[in-house]
Amino acid sequence: MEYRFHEIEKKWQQYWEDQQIYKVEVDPDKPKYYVLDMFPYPSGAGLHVGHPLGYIASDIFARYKRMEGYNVLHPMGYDAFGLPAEQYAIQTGQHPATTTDENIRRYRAQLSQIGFSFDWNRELRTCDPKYYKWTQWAFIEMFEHWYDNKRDQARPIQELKDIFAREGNAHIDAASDEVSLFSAEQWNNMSEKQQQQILQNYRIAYLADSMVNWCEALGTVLANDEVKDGVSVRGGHPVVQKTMKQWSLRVTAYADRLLEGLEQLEWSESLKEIQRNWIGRSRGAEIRFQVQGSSQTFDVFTTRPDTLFGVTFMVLAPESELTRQLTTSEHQDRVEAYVGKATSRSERERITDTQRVSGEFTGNYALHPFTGEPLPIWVSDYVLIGYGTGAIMAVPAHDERDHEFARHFDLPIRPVIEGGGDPMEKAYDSLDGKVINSRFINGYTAREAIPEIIKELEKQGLGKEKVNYRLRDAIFSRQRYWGEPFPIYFKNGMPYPLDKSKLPLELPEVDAFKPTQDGRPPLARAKNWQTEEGYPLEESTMPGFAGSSAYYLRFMDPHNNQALVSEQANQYWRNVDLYVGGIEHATGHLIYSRFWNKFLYDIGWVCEDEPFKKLINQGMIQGRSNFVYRIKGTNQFVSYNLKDDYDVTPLHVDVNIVDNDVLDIEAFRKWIPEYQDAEFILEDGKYICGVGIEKMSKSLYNVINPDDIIQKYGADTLRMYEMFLGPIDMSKPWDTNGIDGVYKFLRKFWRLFHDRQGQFTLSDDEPGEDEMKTLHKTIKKVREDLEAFSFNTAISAMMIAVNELSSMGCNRRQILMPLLRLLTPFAPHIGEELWHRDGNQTSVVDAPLPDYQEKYLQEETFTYPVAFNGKMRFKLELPVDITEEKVREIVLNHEKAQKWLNDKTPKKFIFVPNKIINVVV
RNA sequence: GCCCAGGUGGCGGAACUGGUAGACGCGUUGGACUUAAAAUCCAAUGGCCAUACGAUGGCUGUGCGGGUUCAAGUCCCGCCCUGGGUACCA
Repeated sequence: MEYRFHEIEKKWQQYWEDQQIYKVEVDPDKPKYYVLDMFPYPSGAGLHVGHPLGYIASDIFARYKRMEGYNVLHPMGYDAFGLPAEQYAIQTGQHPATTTDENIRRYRAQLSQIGFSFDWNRELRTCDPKYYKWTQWAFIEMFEHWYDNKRDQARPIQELKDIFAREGNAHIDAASDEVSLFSAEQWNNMSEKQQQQILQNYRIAYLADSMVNWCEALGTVLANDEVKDGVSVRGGHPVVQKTMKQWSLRVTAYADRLLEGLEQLEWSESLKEIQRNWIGRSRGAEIRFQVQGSSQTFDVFTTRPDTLFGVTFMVLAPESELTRQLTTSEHQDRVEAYVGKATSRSERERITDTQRVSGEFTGNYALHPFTGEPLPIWVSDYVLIGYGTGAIMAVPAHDERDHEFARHFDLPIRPVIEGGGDPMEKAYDSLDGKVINSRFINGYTAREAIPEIIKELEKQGLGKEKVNYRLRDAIFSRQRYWGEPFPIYFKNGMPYPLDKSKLPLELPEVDAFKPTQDGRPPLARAKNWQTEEGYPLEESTMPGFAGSSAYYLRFMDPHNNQALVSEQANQYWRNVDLYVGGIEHATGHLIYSRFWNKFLYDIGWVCEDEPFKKLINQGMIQGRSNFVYRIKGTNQFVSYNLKDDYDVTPLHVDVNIVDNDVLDIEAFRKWIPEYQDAEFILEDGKYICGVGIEKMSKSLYNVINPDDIIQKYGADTLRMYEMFLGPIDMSKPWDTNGIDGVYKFLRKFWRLFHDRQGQFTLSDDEPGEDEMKTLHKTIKKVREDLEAFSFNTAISAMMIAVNELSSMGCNRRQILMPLLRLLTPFAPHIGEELWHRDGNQTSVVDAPLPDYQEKYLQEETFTYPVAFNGKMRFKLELPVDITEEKVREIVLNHEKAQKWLNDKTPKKFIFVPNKIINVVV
């Protein structure tokens, strides 16, 4: 019987489901291993061949760990809230829940065909109220906690209230917004509303006026990671900066821990680097400047306090409150005009326009903290409101941007570090030069001067050491429908959390999914969107990353209605041992879920500080596009190698009607009506298409659907071919042409177990030495490659084994059955079929992975390459335990050596045992 | 601009701590089997050159230019290119 993959795959998928083979439970007798994929957003387009790449890799690893005796948790679910379903709903009126549900069903069907070892009992979707109950729950917890910098931990807000009532806020060191000092007495005399207002400054989930990214086209604000190059990541719509009252999560409180936690993680260096840059920790000083003729002061942040004596002017961000306060009346009109222009520009315009220097003098001066020299205060858009204090001290001699600004407005440039060239020409930013013209820090190098001047600033109360982060708090409100409602109501204008017993607060029905006439979010359309007592509920919903921030915890205990995860389940599964997903989540999901997890850790709900111990980024599968070349102004197409003789337009052609770059002309004529009468100029009777590597996309006609591949070759072939394509973490183009190789391999493998008549036959004869050697070296290699996630080379090794065993005519049970177990993680269907054909009654999924024995790998001889002056000339088989003297004698007297020795005595003889022999002449 | 990856045949990709470059697979060419096709199997396959033919020999070759070494795809220096991150972050 031949290899009938359709039959086999269907049969065993059914068996696995019927027998609940992949169902897992907490089992204290077994070590746990948690393998997780980044769960997909179920889009309307379904899966293409690039999506399962990571799932296949993680599935192979999960199966491998299971065969090694681990209790493996390997779940799958859906990140089901999101913009595409809602945009579609706005266009069609179709409820996003309906389209989402349809898409999920399609995903599930596609995934099921590939033969994953998912425990579908644990399937979850973020839009399910039973799930988002816990998203809302976590939000309330964040609302009810503040961050204590002294303990480096989130603590209940009630504690903070107690402290305020006892001693005011003077001794609190919290991650908070700027709060003025108050005493216990003042606190106790405040109204409820005033107290609530103060507490907002401390809460980890807080409502505040903040500068947000407003996207008009999507009708919502976006977080920093959802904006790139000044446009929204989803949809590419323009984004502007705007001040709005919005919910935020105080991610910055955890900046240091997010940074330091990276050290212990097994993530790729580049991913860690992206997170480090995103967090952007920099150490420097905060320095206080006094405004001339006023008692007012303001702070600036600088990483170069050593250049303090080189300050010649100050610059404020246009959006800064200080700009308004410090502008003198004579300069009011001009500054206002400038600020108006700067702030109305979109982010995109601002970015594309970074070269042009612009600014305005406020008319006011600040005093140098040490010299008392008056320094003009300017306003310019090169200073950002979001970083540091929104104000800088400008040192044009040693900062490129300040230099450009000074040159443009003809402001003085005063060098204080030795070693640069002409200070008028170029800013010199090295830390190695000697400090000059700087009083008490003269003579130090710039690097040494930094702690010295900070010491002095602190002594005189003029400033202090300061660590600054680029990371911003996460804006958590979206003015959209298809997301989690906030469990928040408003009383007297202040937000209060719903009682947890009221959760989940379910998404209400609305008559349309767009904003109201007066610009309020879609939830404002809901009838009775208020509490039982009649207090209005929050109208925004949560962003996409809300639901994905703790889903890995929910998978541990997905049906628990009492808690996000039970203590028992959490203690057992702990955290994710292996996480597989795309690098595009580096600054979003992977920051937020680490933050979320650390918060839950602080409040004692989870037992691990980091959620994802090891992480593998799978590369993108690119599309391999084919092109035809139409001669301009005709309906004539010319084959690839002849196209240069004509004036042609390259056109994408559906890769599904091209085989090995040869166009199926009949299919092409039928493909699009306008090509019906197309004519062709052929080469060798064929039409050869051009090739290009692009991203896989419908519009480029290069999408390969896994369903089609499975239909033609089977799931095992698809799984193996995706892995065989190359290392998992590299991007590579999909080219269906190569798939024959692994398909042939599986058939060849199958044939080893069958005789000529197709009868399953294995022999119990003792295997020969060469057979044992093939088996054991393959086990060794595949095991090493599994650990190293080098699945492409593991597959090559098994191909080599099958080639060798085929030519030996091996059909020994002792060889083939271990080899089968080795193959099973990669190709589980064929594994299960042959396992059962051999008479086993239980699933191969729990069969142990074979071990190799060193004794079969030992060699008695080694074939040495013999090189002369580093060039390999001939090979020589020698015993492995031979001495150098003996080798020397044999080599130098070898007849083939004479030609290279040329009667000369060798200068040097190099012998590296079991590696190489090199003779230097 | 800065930071991080990476550049190896016609293609996807191998090559452990420097030690036979091109494993494995695709494609291509030739052959066997077949009435034929499919399937299967065998052989060749980086480039260039020489040669009497065969299982012959040489030169050259891992983005480019230098260097270290008995030996460099691998290490060092200086460039170029591709991909990703970031974008006035003080």
